[in-house]
Amino acid sequence: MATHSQKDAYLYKKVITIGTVCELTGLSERQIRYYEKRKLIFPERTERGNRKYSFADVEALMDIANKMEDGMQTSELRKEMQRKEDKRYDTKLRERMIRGQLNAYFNKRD
Amino acid sequence: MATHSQKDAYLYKKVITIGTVCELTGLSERQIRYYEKRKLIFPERTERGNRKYSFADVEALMDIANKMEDGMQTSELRKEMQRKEDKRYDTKLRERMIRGQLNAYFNKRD
DNA sequence: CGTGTAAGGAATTCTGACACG
DNA sequence: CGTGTAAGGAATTCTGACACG
Repeated sequence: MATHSQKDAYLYKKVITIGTVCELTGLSERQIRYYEKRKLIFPERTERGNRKYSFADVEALMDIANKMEDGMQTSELRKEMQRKEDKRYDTKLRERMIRGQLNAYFNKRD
Repeated sequence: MATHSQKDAYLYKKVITIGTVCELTGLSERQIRYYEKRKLIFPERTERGNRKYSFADVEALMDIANKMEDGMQTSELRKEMQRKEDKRYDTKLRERMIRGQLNAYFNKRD
């Protein structure tokens, strides 16, 4: 993942088991697995198949929990996520284009 | 623990099970439990008794592993740790005394 | 739609001990 | 001293399903 810096190393490392995530978030295993099925979180798996979560996942789950309490549905949350991803992609693309323009102007290579 | 700042939150949070620590450090469960008995690391426990480690613990274990490879004994490692703790304490004490002197001079309260 | 639960199996972790050295 | 291992039990996690709504 080239999406985050070195400093965030521990934020994205998937090392937490589902039981601990339950304690951290107050959610049930059932809920956590369901949000995964609805593509709101993406834990990794051990060889055997046990889920492993990152602190970023825990933060995401707390956000999800709040919005679910407010009556939002998983499908809406999914769309919201998708929009944010699209925006991130747009920004990156725009930056790339500007860089390209500059390099062309100055006759450089990237 | 007032020993570390808010930014370190994820570094000191005890959320990792021993199996994951094994993968992260390359050490065996036996070794990790032994270093605990020798007071080199201090995992927390779940209600049931399962050990939980922090990323800081993992870093410490990697350091321990290196020094054990170099032939150092756990007793020496323990002393080394103790010395560092003492030094930290000295520093804090000195800071406190200086602050006290200044406050006295300016007739303030802390 | 979102979540609870009982079911059964497989992997995880724990402790205390024997072993070698 | 530091670490491997077999032993037996208890808790963890997994999946698919029935349930309610």
